[in-house]
This record gives sequence, structure tokens and C-alpha cells, in this order.
Amino acid sequence: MSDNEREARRARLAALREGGVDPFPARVGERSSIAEVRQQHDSSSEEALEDAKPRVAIAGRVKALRSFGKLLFMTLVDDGVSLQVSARKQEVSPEVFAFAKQLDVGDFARVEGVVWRTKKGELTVDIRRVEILAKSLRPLPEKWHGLSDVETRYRQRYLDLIANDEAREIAVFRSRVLTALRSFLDGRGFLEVETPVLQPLYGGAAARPFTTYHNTLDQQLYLRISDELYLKRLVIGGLDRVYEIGHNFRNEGISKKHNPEFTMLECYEAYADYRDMMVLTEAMVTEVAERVCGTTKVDFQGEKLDLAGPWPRVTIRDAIAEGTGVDILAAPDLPALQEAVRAQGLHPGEAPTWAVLVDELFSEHVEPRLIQPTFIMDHPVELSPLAKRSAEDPRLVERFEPFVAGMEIGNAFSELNDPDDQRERFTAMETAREQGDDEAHPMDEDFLLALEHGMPPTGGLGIGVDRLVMILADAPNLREVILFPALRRDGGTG
RNA sequence: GGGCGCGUAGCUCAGUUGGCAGAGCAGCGGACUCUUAAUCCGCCGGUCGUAGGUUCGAUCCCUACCGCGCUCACCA
Repeated sequence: MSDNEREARRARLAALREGGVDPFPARVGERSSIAEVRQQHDSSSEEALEDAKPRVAIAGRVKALRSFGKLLFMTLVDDGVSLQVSARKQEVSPEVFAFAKQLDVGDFARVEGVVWRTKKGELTVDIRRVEILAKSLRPLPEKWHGLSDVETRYRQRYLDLIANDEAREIAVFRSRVLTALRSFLDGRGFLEVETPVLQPLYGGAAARPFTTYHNTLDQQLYLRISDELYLKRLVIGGLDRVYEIGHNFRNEGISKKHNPEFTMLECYEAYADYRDMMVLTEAMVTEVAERVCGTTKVDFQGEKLDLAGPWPRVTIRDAIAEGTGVDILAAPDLPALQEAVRAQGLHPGEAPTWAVLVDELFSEHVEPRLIQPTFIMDHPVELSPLAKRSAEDPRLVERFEPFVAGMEIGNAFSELNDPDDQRERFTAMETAREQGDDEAHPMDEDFLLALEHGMPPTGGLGIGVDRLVMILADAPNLREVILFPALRRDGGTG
């Protein structure tokens, strides 16, 4: 594809080299950040600058160029902060002026000059010396309309970051959320750990894994679908409070709430139970929101949310009863539950088991309504193979999921530490697997071995970090808070 | 995976009831010492997502494919 702009840039690159200028020098001379220069001079008056003629050196990317015959202005951006630069023919040698003039939008340059204010009052550095730091060979997205093609924004996120302030703000915001999460947990004595991404056996969630292969070990490996079983091994080993923030990989569909690799925060606290983890969840979300948003009252896609705890705690039984009129515990097997659903004028669908039907009732009739933060608790044991059985009702487990804005943002339980019960759960999962549930949890003898050595009563919590960021950033889509969201391999021109 | 929609210049978008494809920005040349979407004059720039088909003629109609979006399914 012929592109006369690229040719022009190539020509200027060649001209630089012919003139003995390295267009990609390894080192940058002394400089201040543009933010520093702004901080120092933003409030200086025209007259004060005229008297002091402060000399500064800055470096950045040329974002815009406005050229006149014997005068040119450019906007330089350095770490998201911009500053105008001028070159005036009367102030510099013809060579320096010509050098400034041949810079392209997108180039990186270092400029030494004198700080002044234009007639319009704009803080400006008037060039005395200028050097190129890196040549840009392709045009940047258009300056006024910017870059809006979502596919390009995701595939070439660097262009999005350059062209769209909001993309940059979200990236920074996300980093601040992660910092706040770590700070919260560190402050409570949690130890950040790292566990394997490549696992000989996956587990800790109901999901299909990605499969890979290690040549030297001659062994199939899985990309983890959760950190859970390894973090529990650490608790067994006496690391009483641990957390990990890392990617999980689930071989599933992509949607505005799902990315095949996503960031999960998991934390485990010995001697705690799921109610303690509820308190922890409320405190964590509250503190993070206050730190990154300055408030717990946030707008999310037109909904006003208040993230401050305490959050309502509703059993899944009560939630479904309220949403559908069906009492799941009064209909203890599949036929009874189907009948109860029909009695409410609803379609029971084709759920293969009682527990799956419960899950479907919840997903369809309750979940979308959970806008304000809510804990849904006490799930059926069949849906929760790693959670401790409820003392009051052996059909249920001590588990909760926090919901915000109709989205599940986490999952937590009193961890199952009875190795015999755990073995039975795995066996039940094996049966489900044999009956075609390819997301059922596999038997994990190695984990059982660990459990048999004794695990303290422990509370565990997982938080979907991407979704949390999405809510705090008021982003409409998970892809907006993931810098490089999963996309199909580019088929061509796009 | 199903349904619907989209894909035209580097970017943002028009457009053709089927008849040589347009604008703004960017780029190139020229004018210009206060612009910040600079302005003015001139110019360059396209396999109209890809491959077939229908047709005298396809960017437009048809089919398949590729990619993206929305949505349903799936998905803690």
C-alpha cells in the first residue's frame, strides 16, 4: 500500500543519518520532566519569566505541530503531561530552526530552551537546542477525532493510549486499584505469594482449562483456572495469611464480563470463616474505592452504587424465593423443584440436576437485580466442592458470592478442611464428569494428601479484579480495563 | 456456536436506485513570527475486508470466508 507519509518520514530519517545524526540515540541528556517544569512555572507571570528567562531541558513526544514561516509551535508530551515548545527563527541558528522544522508528529525529541509565555498566556519553552531521541515512521491517529475504531484500539492499544486520554486514565486507575488492594492486604498481615501458573492438574473452580505441554518433562500441563488449591497448601504449611494476584485462564466464551485470562485476587486467612471474609470483603472494597475514587458512592453505567459496608447478606434460598416464589429447600430433588418452578408459571429448562436448576433460577431471576452490593450465601453443596458444609443444613455450604451491578465479583467460603469430605466431593465431581460435565472438578490426590496433614479452619476469598476495576472506573466493558483483551488472530486489514 | 449489524485513504467519516470513488484531518509544495482543531493556495494518497458469482459493467446485488461489535447460548 503506497503511503506517501511513510515515505516522507523515511526520507527525513535518511536525511538525519546522512547529516551524521543518530535518529535513535541510546542516551538522553539531562532533562526535567514536563510535570516538573509545569509545577515550577505554571503560576509564573509573563513578566517574571521575561525577567528570569529560566532555562530548562525537557524531552517528550511531539504530539502536534503548528508551523509558520519563521515561527513554529509544537506540543511535547512526557508521561501524559504536555507543554508547548516554540522555535523562533530570530532566536536560533538556521540549522537549529531547520532541525526543529523537520520533526514529525510522533517523534521523540529533547529540547533545551527558555521558558516564556505567549501572547495568549500559554507556558512555552522557546528552543535553543533540539535533538531527536527517536524517529517515528508512521503517522499517529488523527488529532481531532482521535482513534475510535474499537478493534484498532484493542489491537494497537499503544495508539489508544496516545490518542485517548481516557484509555490512559483507565490504565493508571487500574494500577492504583492494584496498589490499593495490595496495600490493604499487606496492612492486615497478608503475605503476597506466587503459585504455579502451569499445573499438572487444574482445580479450584468449575471451568475448562487451557492445555499445554512441557517437552522436557514430557507431560501435559494446564494453565491454572484458579490459585486456590496451591494457596491452601500454603495455609497447611503454616503461612496463615496469604494472597495472590494473578491471571487465571479459563477456556470459555468472551463477553463484556469475561476474558479468557483475567486477574484474580485470592486470599486465605487461617482461623477465619466465611463471615469473617464478608467483613474483609466489605472493608477491602470500601477502602479501595475511597483510595482510588475518593468515595464509596460511585456511578456505574447510570446506576448509583454505594459500596460502603455492611452489605446485605441474603441466602441463595431467600434470594430465589423472593425472585421467583420458589423455595428451593422445600423442593429437595429435581422433580419436586421442577414442579415448584412450573407452579410459579416459569419454565424449569433442562437442568440435569437439582443444583444446576437452582443455579439457573438464581442466574436468571436474581443475579441481574443485584445492583447494590449484596452477599449471596449458603449455596448448595453440589455447586461448591471445596467449601465447608453448613452445620445447620448438610445440603448447603458456608459460601458467599459478592454481587455488584448485577455481576458476580467474587467467591468465598469457609474452606473445606475435612479430607474425607473433600474426597467424597471430588468423587461426586468425578461422577459428574463421567456424565458429561466437562467443567467438573478433577480428583486431586495430591491436594487430598496435603489436607490429610491437617488444615486449620480457614476463610478464603476470591475477587475478580477486572470486574472490580470495571465497576470503580465506570467502564462499560471488561475490555476497557484490560490493556490487551483477547481478540481473534487478526485476519487481515481490519 | 446461533441471530443481527459493521468493514470505503494513515485517522474520522460521506457516497454510489449497479456507470471513472469523495470530504476533513494527516502528508507533500508554496505563503505566513503568537498558534494551540492555526489559516490560505495547490498537490499526492484507495485492490471500497478477502475470494468467488450475477452483470456489458460490482465498492454497491448474491454466496462463502476473515475480522470487529451487539445479542442469545455458554460462562462463577
